[in-house]
Amino acid sequence: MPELPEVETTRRGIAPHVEHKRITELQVRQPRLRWPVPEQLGQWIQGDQVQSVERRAKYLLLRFARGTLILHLGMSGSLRIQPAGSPAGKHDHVDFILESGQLLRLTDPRRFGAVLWQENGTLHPLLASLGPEPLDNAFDAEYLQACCKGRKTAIKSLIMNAEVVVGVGNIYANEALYRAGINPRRAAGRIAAARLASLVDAIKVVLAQAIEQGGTTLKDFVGGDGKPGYFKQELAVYGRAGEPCLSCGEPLSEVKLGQRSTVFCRQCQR
DNA sequence: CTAAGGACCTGTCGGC
DNA sequence: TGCCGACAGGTCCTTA
Repeated sequence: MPELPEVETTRRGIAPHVEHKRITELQVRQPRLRWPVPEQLGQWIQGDQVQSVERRAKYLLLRFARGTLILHLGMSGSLRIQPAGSPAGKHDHVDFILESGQLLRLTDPRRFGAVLWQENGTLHPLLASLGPEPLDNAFDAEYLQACCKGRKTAIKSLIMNAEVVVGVGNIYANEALYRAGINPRRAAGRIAAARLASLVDAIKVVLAQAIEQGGTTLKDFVGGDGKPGYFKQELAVYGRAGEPCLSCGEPLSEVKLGQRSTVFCRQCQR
């Protein structure tokens, strides 16, 4: 589920149910996620109020008086608000029971997600070397040009590197490169400045649009019925290998790049 | 330092 | 129907 738009959608969905609410109890059924859930987490947050729900990159940050709860959804994670006492399924690993009579439940079949803690006054290593937010003004043409200078790595790998810019996952990397007319395998250092500028624009447009559409998915997602998916979204290339390019009609090509499926149009992307 | 590959884990889907 | 391999929205860590 979680590319940045889904994480932001999740944030918006849970925030009204969680902010300014006290955590009365923590239930960890499966502590073995990407990293172990800290054993003392319950002591640190029980009885304390969530002050705010923020997002940095694909991390959700729940601010408490003494520190920050860091949540990551990995490849298959989701967060839902449910009535307290709802029976837990096989992959419902962690419950945050709220004073409101609801609970915030982390479900994650593949367990690539994470539940971590950052004490006030410290910076968690995972958050230490993140690049700018893609929708932030700090992510602009000049910045991306500087990142690309002298780099031989494929442009797609570069924009998926969180030290360069956060939140660009496989789907939207494919989509943004298509929009910008850039071949995903092109060496980052060998792309003209003007084309990198349009790539910056494409990334912003694609993500902003997806966040807007995520709003539609939101109710299902958080409400707990429907599977979150991209069925509502207009993806030009992702998942369309072999189908005609929407612009020129040429069948879209697929290659592996850094183990990730990469779909593009040989005609339109150079 | 950069770049590429493996690793983590489960579920699903297509082919035989 | 059953089994097996390939693949899936992420990203850290190791290796070259």
